[in-house]
Amino acid sequence: MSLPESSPYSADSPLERVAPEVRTLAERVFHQLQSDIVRGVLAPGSKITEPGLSKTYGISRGPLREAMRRLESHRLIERVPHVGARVVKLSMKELIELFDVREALESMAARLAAEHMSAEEIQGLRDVLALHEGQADLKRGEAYYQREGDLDFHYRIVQGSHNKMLMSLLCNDLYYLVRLYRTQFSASGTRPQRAFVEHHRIVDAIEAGDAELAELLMRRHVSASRANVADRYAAILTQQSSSQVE
Amino acid sequence: MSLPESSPYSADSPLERVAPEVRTLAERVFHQLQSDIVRGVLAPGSKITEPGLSKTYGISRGPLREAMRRLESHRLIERVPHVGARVVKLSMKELIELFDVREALESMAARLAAEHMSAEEIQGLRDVLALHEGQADLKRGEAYYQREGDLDFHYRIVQGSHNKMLMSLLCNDLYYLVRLYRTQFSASGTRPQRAFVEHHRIVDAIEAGDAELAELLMRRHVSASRANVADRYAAILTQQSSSQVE
DNA sequence: TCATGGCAAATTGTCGACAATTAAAAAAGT
DNA sequence: ACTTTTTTAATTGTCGACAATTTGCCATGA
Repeated sequence: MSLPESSPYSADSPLERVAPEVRTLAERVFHQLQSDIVRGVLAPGSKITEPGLSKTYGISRGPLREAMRRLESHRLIERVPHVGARVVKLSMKELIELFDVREALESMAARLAAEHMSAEEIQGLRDVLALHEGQADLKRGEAYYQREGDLDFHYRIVQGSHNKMLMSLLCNDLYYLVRLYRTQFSASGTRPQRAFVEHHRIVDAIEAGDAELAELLMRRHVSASRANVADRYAAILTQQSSSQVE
Repeated sequence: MSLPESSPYSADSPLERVAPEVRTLAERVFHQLQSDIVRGVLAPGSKITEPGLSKTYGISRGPLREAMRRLESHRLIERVPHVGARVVKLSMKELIELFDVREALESMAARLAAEHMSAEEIQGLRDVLALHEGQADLKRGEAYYQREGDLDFHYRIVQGSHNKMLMSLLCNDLYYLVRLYRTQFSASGTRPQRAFVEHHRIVDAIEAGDAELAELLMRRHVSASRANVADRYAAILTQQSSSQVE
């Protein structure tokens, strides 16, 4: 009878499948805002005002404030009492800090995954990698990071840790931030291919049940990713300062 | 021109100094509720209703909902749409998961602390330990964990990491949960004394700038703490099931 | 010209009322 | 006596209006 009124979340995107809670208006506008921020529709650092959003999304300020409060706890916006809210804008230092935390948590996730993942889950991981292999754009070294592919891989490993606290921290609190900046600082040069190889090595270690190796490889993998992002960030900074006159 | 976001932190209670933002009603009731949950005034698992709290705290449901949403994001209550909210109640598995995450994050914090802590900060750490040494109850092996003392030590090390993301995760997201269960599963036997010794060793490593050792020792320290809590939890469970008739 | 003070517009914080949904209690049927 | 249906009470979700606070503007003065 009552079909769930429109599920505006395309199931094709692997990240959206975690978020089917469309029971209330506040939930819906939360996911909408989250998507808009991550996709860059709302630019980092831009100020967002309650009456403005209330009008654009066609809802009252009540649910909107609830959505904004959730966005704040997920670190996607920053609020100051009686002043207002603006979309988060990570400095290079903060971005590196984020990767440092990821390194600690994801290496732990890889270790636990090697210990706890079932055969089906490991097969799912293999499928993800096989899917990536078939994508032509990987060879051109462009889009591996720009799609959900990379995060989907990390997602599955975190899920495989079977540690709910870890899953919550990484998938709910940190990955949207990562995703937000992944668009800007996508991998360059030979990094995508190397990342792809590293993914394979990690799965090998997990399949072999070698927890220590999986942890080590994941730590290196995230660390390399951080170095790459740091380089890109620095490059963009110098590029901006050189063309500052314009 | 842009001043860093003012640090109006009253230094009286070591934990409360992070939370004096009493600008709005919602903030105030949030801290009140947080305190009530952590201190056990609101029992774990008990259902909390909006009209009820609205009455007891003498405010309308608007700010209250905002406070509850914040509590939810801090994992202190769990909400189900259209149904209600109840105070979180960690299973033994979840409690162990929490300690596993702590182990990963705090060992990282110790490493960073050994690399970045200033002489003043290290002196502050020493002062904390000296303060603990003077407390008579430590020798009786009772209250070390039950006070803010232990967490204050960990707090300072996390602060010493100079990683804001890490500080936010540990101090805002996880420590209130830890504090909630610390009351129930306080350390027993010789654990307090040993924990005290471990704290000293960690500070020694930090002072020596030995990041690797600091990381290792902190990992062991949290791990030992987890084992202790697990034992206590199991003991309480068997005790409960034996006197189940009553 | 610049600093200082007050003024006004906009934005955020708070409230009470109404609508939608859920859970439990009562009633009916087998 | 038990299950199913209906009703009813309570709780949550949403809304619009009002109060409190901030910020930018403008006038006034040195």
